[in-house]
Amino acid sequence: MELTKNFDPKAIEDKWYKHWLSKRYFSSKPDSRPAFTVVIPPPNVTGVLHMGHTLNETVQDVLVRKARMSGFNACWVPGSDHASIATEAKVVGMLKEKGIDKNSLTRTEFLKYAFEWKEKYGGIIYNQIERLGCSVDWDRTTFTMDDHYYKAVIKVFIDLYNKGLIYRGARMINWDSAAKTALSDEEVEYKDITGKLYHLRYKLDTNKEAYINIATQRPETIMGDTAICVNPNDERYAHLKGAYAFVPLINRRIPIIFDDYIDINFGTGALKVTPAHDINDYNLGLKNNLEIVDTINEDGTMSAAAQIYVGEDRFVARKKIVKELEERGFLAKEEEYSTRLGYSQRTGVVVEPRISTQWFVKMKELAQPALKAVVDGDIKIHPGDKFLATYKYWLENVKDWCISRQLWWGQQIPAWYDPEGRIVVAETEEEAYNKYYNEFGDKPQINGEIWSGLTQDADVLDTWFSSWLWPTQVFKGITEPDNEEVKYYYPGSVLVTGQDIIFFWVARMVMAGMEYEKKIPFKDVYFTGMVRDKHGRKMSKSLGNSPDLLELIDKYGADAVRFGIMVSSPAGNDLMFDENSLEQGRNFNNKIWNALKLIKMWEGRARQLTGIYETAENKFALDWFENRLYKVRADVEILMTQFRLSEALKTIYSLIWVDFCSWYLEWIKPGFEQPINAAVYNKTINYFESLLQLLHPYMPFVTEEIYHLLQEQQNDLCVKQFETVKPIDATILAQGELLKQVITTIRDGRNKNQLKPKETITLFIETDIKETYYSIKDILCKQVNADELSFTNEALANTIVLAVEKDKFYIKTDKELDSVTLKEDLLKDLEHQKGFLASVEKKLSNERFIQNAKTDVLAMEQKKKADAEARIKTIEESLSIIS
RNA sequence: GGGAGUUUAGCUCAGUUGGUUUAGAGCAUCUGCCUUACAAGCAGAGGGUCACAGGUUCGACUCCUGUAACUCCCA
Repeated sequence: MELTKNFDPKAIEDKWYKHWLSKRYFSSKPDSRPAFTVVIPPPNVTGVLHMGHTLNETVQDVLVRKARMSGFNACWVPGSDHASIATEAKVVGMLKEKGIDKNSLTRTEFLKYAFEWKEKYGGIIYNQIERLGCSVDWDRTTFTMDDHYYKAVIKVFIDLYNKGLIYRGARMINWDSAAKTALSDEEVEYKDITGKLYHLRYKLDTNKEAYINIATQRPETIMGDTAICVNPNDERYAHLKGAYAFVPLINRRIPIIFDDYIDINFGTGALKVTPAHDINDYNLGLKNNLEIVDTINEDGTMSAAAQIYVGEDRFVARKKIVKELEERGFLAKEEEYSTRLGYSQRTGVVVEPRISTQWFVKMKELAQPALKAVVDGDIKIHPGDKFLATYKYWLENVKDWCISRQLWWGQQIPAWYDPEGRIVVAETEEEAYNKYYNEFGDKPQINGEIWSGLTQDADVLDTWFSSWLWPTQVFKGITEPDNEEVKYYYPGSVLVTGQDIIFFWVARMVMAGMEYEKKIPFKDVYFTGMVRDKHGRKMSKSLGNSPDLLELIDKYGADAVRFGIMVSSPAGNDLMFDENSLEQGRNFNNKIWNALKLIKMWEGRARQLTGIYETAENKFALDWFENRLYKVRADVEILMTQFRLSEALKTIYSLIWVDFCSWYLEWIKPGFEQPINAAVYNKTINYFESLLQLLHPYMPFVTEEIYHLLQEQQNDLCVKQFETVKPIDATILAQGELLKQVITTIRDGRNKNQLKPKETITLFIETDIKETYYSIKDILCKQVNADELSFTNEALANTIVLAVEKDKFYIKTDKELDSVTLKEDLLKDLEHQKGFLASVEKKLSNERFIQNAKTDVLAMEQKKKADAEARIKTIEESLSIIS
C-alpha cells in the first residue's frame, strides 16, 4: 500500500464520522454500566460557532470520549436554545425585507415564520459540531421550544406561582427600547463613558428672581420631574423648607423635599427627582408620595406626558432641550463627567430604567439550596475555587428575577386576566376558566352583562427560564418525573461552560435541579476561559478578529484545530488564540503519519530471526518504552480527573514525539534494508496502538485512521476500552534517562568540535558501573555514530573529554580538536558544580538545619554533596588531561 | 468605590501541604545537518537576581504584610 507524503485530513474526516454514526457509538441507552452524562450548553439558534464554542465543545468531547473508552455509558446531549430576543429580532428583520410588518401579523402567523426561520438556519450550528468531530447523541437533540420542553416550562411556571415563588408587580425594570422588552439585571452590561453633567436653573416661586441649581446627566427627563431634593443638613438650602420651584420649559410647580440620601458634595447638592426614570428617584418618590410622570415611550421616544418634543427620540430630544435651555437662560453650566451606562446585552442600546408591570421569580428561597450545594462541595467548581467566591457573592445578594419579555418568540406566560385585572394561572385556557370560576365564585358581570372572556398575558418568558431546566428536561424530568432515563442519567457528570454565564445559567440550573429533582444537576463544573486573539483582545465581529471555524478545519483539519485550541488552553485561563498552535497540531498529525510510514516499511521485513530479538538493546528499548507508556498513562489519568486537559495533552504529545519517535523508534530501527525481528515489530505495533488510543479523545480522526492502517482491526479505536495501568519499573526509566543524557552529551561534544554527522568516532568509557552499559552500548554506538566502543581505566590524551555524572567519555577522532572550547565548557560546568556544592555545604554546616530538617531531607542533602564532589573530581581530572 | 484574581525565559504557561541537584515545558530564536519515516523534519545550544520592598524560617518561586501594574466581577 502506498502512503501519501503527508497526512491529508480532508480525505478521512467525513468517512470516520459517518462510520461512528452508523455503528451508533454515540447513541446511549440506560444499561448496567455507570452513566457519564454531559449536556451541551445550548448555543442559540441564531448563531454560528465562534472560537469560544469551539473550545467548549472540544473540552466536552475530550471528556466524553475518554469516559466512553473507560467503561462508562457516555451520553452527550446536543441541542440549542430559542434565544427569544435575538431570534425575534432576526425574524422581524427578515419579515421587514419581505415588506411585512410584524404588527400586521397575528401571533400564530408570526410564530409560523419564526419556526420556518429556525428550520432554515438552526442547523448551521449542528453541522459545525459534527465537523469538529463531537461525539454527541444526535437522537437526543433537544430544542427549548420543543413541545415537551414548552410544556415543562409552563408546568414549572405554574408550580412556582402556586408555591408563591412567582409574582407579578410594577417595578423599575431595565427596558430595551430597540427590542421593546424588559430585561433581567443580568442582561445589562455596564460601560464606562464620558458624559456631561448639566447644571440647570429652576426658578423658585418664593421670589421671582431666585433660582435653585440642580445637576443632571439627563436633561431630557426634566419634564418628568416631580420634586427637587436636598439634604436636610445642607445649610445652603435650609431656608427652602416648604418651598416650590418650577420645572424649566414646562413650568410644572414641584415641591422641594429633604432627604439625607442626597450627597451634599455631588453637583450642586440639589437633585431633581424623576421617579419614572431613575431607580433611586423612584425609591425617593415612593418614600415621599411623589407623582410619577412617565415621559418616555416604550420605543425610546418622548411621550405625550412630556408635553414637548413628543415623538422625538430620547437622545435627539436631549440635544434640542439643552439648546433650548441654553437659549432661555436655564443652563448654568456644562461639565465633563465620567460615569457608567447600562447597555442591552442583546441589542446594544442604552437601557432605559422604566416603571413597568412584569413577572418576577423570588430568588432568596431558591438560592439557599443552590448555595449550600456548592459551599458543601457537592458540586465542585474547576479550576480550583477561582469562581467559588463569585458564585457565592451572587447567590448571597441575589435579587428577584424579571422573567417576562414583551415578545412572541418563546413560551407564552400562562396567566389569564379578567377586565378588572384579576389573575388566574393555568396550563390551558379551559383550565383557566375552571380555575377562575372556582376561585372567584360566579361568573363576573361587567356593566350588567354576562362577561364573556379571559385574556391571556401576551408576553413570553425569559429564555433562561427555559434553559435552567436543561439538565433534567433533556431527559423529560419535568414532564415525566422519575422516568427511567432521568433516573439513570441525572445528575450529569460535568458541565462545561464559560465563566460569563455563571449567574445566567449555572446558578439557576442548580436552583432548578434542587427544586425539581431534589439533587444537584451535575457533580463538576468546568469553566473555560475567554478566547482572545493573540494580542489579548476579545474576539468580536466589529474587530473582525474571530476566525471562521469551518475555514480553519478546511485549512488544518479538525484534529489540528482541536489540538491547537486544547494545547493553548490552561484550565480557566483566557486563551490567546493563535493560528501557530493549529499549525503545531497539523505538524503533529504529520509526525504520527510518518511514524506509521516508517513502521509500514518494516512490515514486509518482519521475520523471526533467531537471536536478534533477545539482543540486549532490543530488550532494553522495549522494556523502557513500555514503562514510559505506563508512566504517562498513569500521569494522564490523574491530570484528566483534575481537569488539567491541556497538560494531559502536552504530556501525550511529548510521549509520542520525543519518547516514541525520537528515541524509541531510532533505538529499534534496523539498518538500511535490514530485517526486523517479528516480536519487536509486533510489540511496536502494540505500543503505537496504545499511543493512538491515549490521544484519541483529543484527536479522534487521525488516530482512528492510523489505527486501522497499522493492521487489520476487529474493533474501532473510538470504543476500544483502556486496559488497567501496570506498575512502573522506576529503575529502567532511570537507566533510560541516563542513556539519553549520555547520547546528548556526546552529540553535543561532536557538534562543538565540528564533527560531521557522517564522521564516525571511537568511544571510550571510564566508569565504575560497566554492567549498566552492557545492555545499552549498542544503542549508544548507533546513536552517536561510533564504530567502536570500549572501556578504559585511565584518561586518554588527545581526545574529546566529556563527563556525565561520575562517568567519563573519551572521543577519539582523526579531526583536530578545539580544546579551547572544550576547556571553557568544562570550566563553566565546574564553576556551576562548585557553586552548587557550596550551597549544599552551607546548609549542612548549619546546626539548626541539622536539628530541624527531617531525616530524609538530610540524607538527600548529604547525597547531593557526595554527588557534587564526585562530579567536581571528574571534571577536574578531565581538565587535567586537556593540554 | 467594594471584592476576587494575576505578575516565573522573547511569547503562552507548569511548578501538588516550604528542602528533590542554586527554576521546567511548548512555541519562538541561534548553530549544524537534504542522515532512505518526516525540512510541516533531524541533531544540538543559548535564554530567567521567579513584579518590587520588607517580614517569618535553619531554608522562600512557594507562607505573611505592604507597594505597583494588569484582568475580571459587583455597585
